[in-house]
Amino acid sequence: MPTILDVARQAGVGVGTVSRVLNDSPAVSDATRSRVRAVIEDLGYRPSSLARGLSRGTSTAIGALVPNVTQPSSMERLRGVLDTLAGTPYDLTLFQVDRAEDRERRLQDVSRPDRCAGGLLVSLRPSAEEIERISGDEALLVTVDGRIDGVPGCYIDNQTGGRIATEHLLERGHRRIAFVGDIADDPLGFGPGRDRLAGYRAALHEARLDYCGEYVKAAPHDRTNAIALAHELFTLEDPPTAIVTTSDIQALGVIAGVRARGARVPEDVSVIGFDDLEMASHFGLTTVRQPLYESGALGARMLLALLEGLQGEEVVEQRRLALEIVIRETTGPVGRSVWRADTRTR
Amino acid sequence: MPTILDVARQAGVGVGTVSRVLNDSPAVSDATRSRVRAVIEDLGYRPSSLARGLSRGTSTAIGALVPNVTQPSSMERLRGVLDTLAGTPYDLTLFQVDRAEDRERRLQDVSRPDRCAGGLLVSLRPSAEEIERISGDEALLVTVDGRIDGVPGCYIDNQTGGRIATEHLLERGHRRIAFVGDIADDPLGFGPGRDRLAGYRAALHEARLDYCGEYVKAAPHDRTNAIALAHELFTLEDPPTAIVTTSDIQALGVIAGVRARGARVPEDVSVIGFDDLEMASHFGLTTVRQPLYESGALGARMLLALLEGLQGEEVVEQRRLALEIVIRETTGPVGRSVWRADTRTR
DNA sequence: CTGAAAGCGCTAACAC
DNA sequence: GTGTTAGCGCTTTCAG
Repeated sequence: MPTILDVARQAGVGVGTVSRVLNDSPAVSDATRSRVRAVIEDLGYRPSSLARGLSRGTSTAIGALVPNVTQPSSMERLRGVLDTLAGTPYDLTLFQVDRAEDRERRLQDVSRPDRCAGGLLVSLRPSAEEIERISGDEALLVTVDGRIDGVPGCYIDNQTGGRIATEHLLERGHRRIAFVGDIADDPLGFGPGRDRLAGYRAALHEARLDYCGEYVKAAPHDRTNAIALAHELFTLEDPPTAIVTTSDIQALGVIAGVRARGARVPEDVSVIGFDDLEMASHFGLTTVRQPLYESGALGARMLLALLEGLQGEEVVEQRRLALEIVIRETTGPVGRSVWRADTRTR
Repeated sequence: MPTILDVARQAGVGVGTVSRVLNDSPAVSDATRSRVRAVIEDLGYRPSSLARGLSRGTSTAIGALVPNVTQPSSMERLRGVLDTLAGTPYDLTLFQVDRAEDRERRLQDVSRPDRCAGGLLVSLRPSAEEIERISGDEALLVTVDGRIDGVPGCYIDNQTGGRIATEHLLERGHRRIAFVGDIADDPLGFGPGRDRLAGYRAALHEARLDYCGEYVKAAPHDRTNAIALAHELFTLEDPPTAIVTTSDIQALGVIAGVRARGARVPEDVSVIGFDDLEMASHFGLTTVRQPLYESGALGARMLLALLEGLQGEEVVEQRRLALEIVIRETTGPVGRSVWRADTRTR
């Protein structure tokens, strides 16, 4: 592999000049520049990112900390990141953060300039203190789907999300509305699920409906669990006529559970999802859409801006992304619930 | 951030000694070793991967070239890679290879020691010549789901896969068996779809059945397209009673298409998938299982071995992973096809 | 505008 | 066993 020295020699200039050409320094005559360029082309020279990194003091990688890499919603976000990074000199390094132990170490990794030029915190919400402690404040971090004090990034208003979903059901006359959430949320109880639950409660409250603990279920995010929760809900004295869920995956599971009991969706039970994954449209699922791909793309752009802005500036911006309800075929007006009595005989 | 020099000074030794401790060289006295370790711990020192890389001449990243990052099967493979890499000093860098133009550039990237220590070619099958031309032979490459001359890795026998699926249907008495494939395969017509089609044809041939071109459809891999193909198949003079597909996603799409026409699965039409994604079990889909997660894990282990083996050795092993049919509820014996006449009146 | 030279932090060869 | 030193390939002063 040719080095910068080879290029310099061949072009009859010093390495400094080649470096300037490489970095688009204006302080090079056009003649020299094109001569050097020709040699670069000729030799097929590409600067060593390792050497460049060491010299500049920072890696050329952008690290993404992602929990549940396997989840479709995360992937969709990553796709946004990948597409945005495609034209830049940055590579995407993936850090899986499945267990709590990983988090601190990965946060360290991503904060070290020799490992990553910057980091994307995807659907992760460490406390501002934790970040301060682990990353110091020189690390360039941006959240994707998360809001952390002092950290720029984008997020959604999960409480509003829960509210939108619930209100949609309320408007269709439902009064017995259940909530199926995700227990895998932050051990501390922070997390999207908690906020969406709050939105659900707020909506109920405004509709002058009592909050009923029995209507609120949660389990690790997974179709199978969702099916089980649906069954639980329908062994209640007064089963719900509508169900708010925390994700499309859950919603689809709940629907499967409902149907397994012989009930129809939406005639007997309405179900609403969250995310609007591609599959949601295929299944005609009513859901609260959040901009997944866009969140990744935006986060990457913000980080890029920070990186360009040479270590900082005060572009510490937190942007809220809009939520939007997508009404399809799994929600409808509350029915006569003929079904209810039937299932109870079971 | 402390450097190796800080550690050396504080421990009262030379940098060489610290380096030896760092790299577990046996040529260090226990006393010195523990003293150095203590200082390292004390200072919270972590070697710069950039400096180490430059000095050693190779990056600490492993690059994965992945087409369709967004596809569940790819993600499942990556999860295997990620889990395997978790305990090692290697990071995973993701390269998206969606368009053909990307491929050459990404192959170059991953072959440069300053970018990646090694590369994983996921579901990609460049020719041996292309690899030779672009990567030279010093690059450490391993395939995951692919078979390339001279490149170690793991693969599945797609032809057998197509055959297994078809024979399963044949055994259940089906004679009019269609094939729904993926057109997004390699422009050159190499790719899993082609091989599976060959397996399908071979199975038909052995059963002394004529191959019928009308029964073979293909479209870009996507649920919507699969639905459309299903409709195409059922506007034929003699619609099939069973359908072999190239993936679970397609199979589910085909099933949706079939049901949309008022036919039942498996009573009227049997459908078989490929992959055995998590969702397959949820939908009771009969499918040909391929070890997705394992392929990634194995590929990563092979690459790691190559990396350990200090640049090479002749461990150029290609391992075939076993396929297995998973029989669930979307395939059954050929029926009386009551439905056939019905739909035709449509 | 351009060349020379001093690092960036680490590894590895070479002495002692 | 351990210290010293010469790179690894690039960026960035500092002269000129």
